[in-house]
Amino acid sequence: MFALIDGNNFYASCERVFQPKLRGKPLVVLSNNDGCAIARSDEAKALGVKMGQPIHDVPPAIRRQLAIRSANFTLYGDMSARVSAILREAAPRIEVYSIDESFLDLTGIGEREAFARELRDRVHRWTGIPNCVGIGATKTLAKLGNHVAKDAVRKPGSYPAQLGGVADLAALSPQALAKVLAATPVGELWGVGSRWSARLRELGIETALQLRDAPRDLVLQRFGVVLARTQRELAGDPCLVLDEVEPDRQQIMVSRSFGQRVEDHQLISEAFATFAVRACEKLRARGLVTSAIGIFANTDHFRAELRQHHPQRTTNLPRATSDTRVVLDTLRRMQRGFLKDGFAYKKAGVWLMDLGRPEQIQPDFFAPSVIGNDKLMSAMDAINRRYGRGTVGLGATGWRVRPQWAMRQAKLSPHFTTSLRDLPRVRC
DNA sequence: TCTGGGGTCCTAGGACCC
DNA sequence: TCTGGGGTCCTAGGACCC
Repeated sequence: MFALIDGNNFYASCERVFQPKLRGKPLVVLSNNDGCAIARSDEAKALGVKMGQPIHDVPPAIRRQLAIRSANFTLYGDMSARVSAILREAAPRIEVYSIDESFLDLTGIGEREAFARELRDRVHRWTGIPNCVGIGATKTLAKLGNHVAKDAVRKPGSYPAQLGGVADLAALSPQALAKVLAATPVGELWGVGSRWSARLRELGIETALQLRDAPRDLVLQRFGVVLARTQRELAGDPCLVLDEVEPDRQQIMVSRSFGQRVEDHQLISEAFATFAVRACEKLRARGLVTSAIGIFANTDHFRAELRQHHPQRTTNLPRATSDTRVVLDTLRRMQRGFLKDGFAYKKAGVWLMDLGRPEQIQPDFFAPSVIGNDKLMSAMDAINRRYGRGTVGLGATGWRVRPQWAMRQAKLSPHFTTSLRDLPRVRC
């Protein structure tokens, strides 16, 4: 038996915790570079702002009514950690599925609904993040339950009873569950995206109920094992387990769109270095080493009239490393002849591949299998953790206060929970 | 003028092995 | 007339997730 607990409009709710004036207002959080809406309060949804919609596509009359914030992932990540800490204390087995969602194993818990409601209240009281809980015999059904619970909060009466943000599908009769499934368009299910839902509709499968009851060999044959699993999960047959331990990453990517188009190769090379430094920090935080490096750059593909170039290059390292200097050195060689003159670049990125645990790397008889200076890197990481990111670094990043490629973040709120300078002030 | 970032898994086909 | 069987690895493309 699974529960899924999910923060409502998570990023928007994080902003509201420390900015009470945003409560009750239509609020939109934008993607990096202040591009698209990636979170919307209920009020903003009611105004018709769509998920992923470029903010400049929102009609000015609507836009004027919106409170807008730039993405503040430092804040959201920290709030997320607070929520998971509460969940971990409450439930013996938990899988943190994303920044705003966790699955819980409810096996052995008798009063499921009471438990869920208590947990939901506690998370809200202790963190300020409103949330909903869905319960089901499988992960897919728990996800659907969460969906139902959110609907029930928004539109009371749409679900058998007003359940205060908790929906236990496992407590429903088969007929009542069928009713819920019949009311769910197939595209709203976890694991069914826009492509598959279009293809399913062509086959006359429009609701979750129709998918559950469709011929299994048809689903397997036309869509493969992934959708076949979803189908079985809908029928209450668990195919997905609780993944308590997060598996090691296979790759780490750091990429950004630039705040403006950039032609200067030196500046872009500094951007590459900056991204590589960040990627290596993430790598070390996970205790991994990398054996391959990739870089890419893109011109502005939204401007078809401009000359386009999107080069990409990968290199294998002779020895695995987590030392930023080794990566930067490789990066410098990879960049020879990489960019072309006369092109204006809009986005670039670095990714680290073939990641592994240093102790699991196949050793070399004649040379160390992992190279770099761990102590130096640990010291740098410790200083930056203690005194803030970028306190010590490497010259290749250009060390500029506000480089030309820096992303736009015009409406960034303070780092309320992670920076002493940004601590909220209380006046009385 | 403006249009995000970061991941995973599955499948099919080709190369290659014994 | 005959022309095996079984396997791994790699890559590209396509789907999904938040």
